[in-house]
Amino acid sequence: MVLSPQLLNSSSAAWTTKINLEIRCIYINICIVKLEDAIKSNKFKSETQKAGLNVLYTAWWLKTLSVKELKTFGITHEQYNVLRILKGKHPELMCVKDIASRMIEKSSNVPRIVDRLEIKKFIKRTQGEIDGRQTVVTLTEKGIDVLAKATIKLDAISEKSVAITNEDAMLLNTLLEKFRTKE
Amino acid sequence: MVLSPQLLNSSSAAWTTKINLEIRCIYINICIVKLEDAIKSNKFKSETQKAGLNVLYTAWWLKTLSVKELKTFGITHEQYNVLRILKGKHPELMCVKDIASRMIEKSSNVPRIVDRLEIKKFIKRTQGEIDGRQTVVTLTEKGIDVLAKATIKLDAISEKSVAITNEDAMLLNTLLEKFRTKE
DNA sequence: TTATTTTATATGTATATACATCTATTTATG
DNA sequence: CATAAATAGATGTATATACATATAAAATAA
Repeated sequence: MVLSPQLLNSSSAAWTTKINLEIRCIYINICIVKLEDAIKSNKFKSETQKAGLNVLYTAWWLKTLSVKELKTFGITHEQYNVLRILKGKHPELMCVKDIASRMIEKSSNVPRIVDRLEIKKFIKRTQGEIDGRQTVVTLTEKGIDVLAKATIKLDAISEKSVAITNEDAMLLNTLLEKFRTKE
Repeated sequence: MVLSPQLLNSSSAAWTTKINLEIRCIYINICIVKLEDAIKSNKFKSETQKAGLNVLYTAWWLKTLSVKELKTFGITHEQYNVLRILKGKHPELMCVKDIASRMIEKSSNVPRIVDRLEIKKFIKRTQGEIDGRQTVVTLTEKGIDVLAKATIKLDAISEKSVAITNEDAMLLNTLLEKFRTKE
């Protein structure tokens, strides 16, 4: 829409509506801020209920940011998490259970995530020597490489998109822990 | 494990270890508090990075609580969300796109969630009269009923499990909005 | 030592996410 | 009006979640 002199001098109601829509559009493109706007609702039972929805929405928002980046590396969010966990112990071997206990989403099906990482040659998997029930996993050079590159990209995205200060982040961490704690 | 007098009088290292494990177990059952314990990691690049992981973990924790409850009603978390959204406009009809725009997870595949709700007779679906492309949806009596019962149960769970005060919840909401906003 | 129980992992199923593509309408344009 | 473009939703695919069940190895008990 072009703001021609004729249009700017006009005073019709239709014109006003058009301008408002335009402003709203710019606002959405820069940053969706309010939960109310994100889920088109402002009827919350309590601040606590709203906080719950806000946590869920923020998690989705954050996950979506990284999913888009990781796609360029051919890995999913969960596959990235497993690579990151393996890196923490590298070059030590880790068993599947150990990886699972470090996952953010505890219900993740680690054996199958490991399946896919093995197909892409990002990890190597062997049967445990000490405990024959275990499957032990370690990063390959290719895995270390893709993890490093993806991590640089994700850090940049986080730097660009997450605007919170260090003090606010500390406070947020405290509040999230309070949120999860009864008594 | 029974704390017999003999055991209490014992001073072996093995005994000490056993008691520690027991205490740890009780602690986990009551409340997993710290992110460091939940994901067995305390190496964070920054408070902001930790906050990101903390948001993701808290969202998983919260979702898991409700998923367990909703299972007793035969619905999933996402199906519940669609029912809740429909309730907000009831008895008005809502089209699929309208529902999608109110979902917390924007990448939800609403047509397929609606499929499953229709099979269970919780919603009724018809083709739009004004716009033939639209599929319009409304709650059935059965849907209203299951939503009401599930909501009561979820509110009780939230009351029991989420310990944050009203003031802290308000602050948390502000911080999450800050987290999502770049300038 | 053998049988039982537990543990580590794999596998199966229903549903969801994330996204691409297809189809039927509707709206816009020549 | 006819054709092109846009829109709403359906459908397909790979991967994930959430959970149940199966299998094999290890630990424990009888």
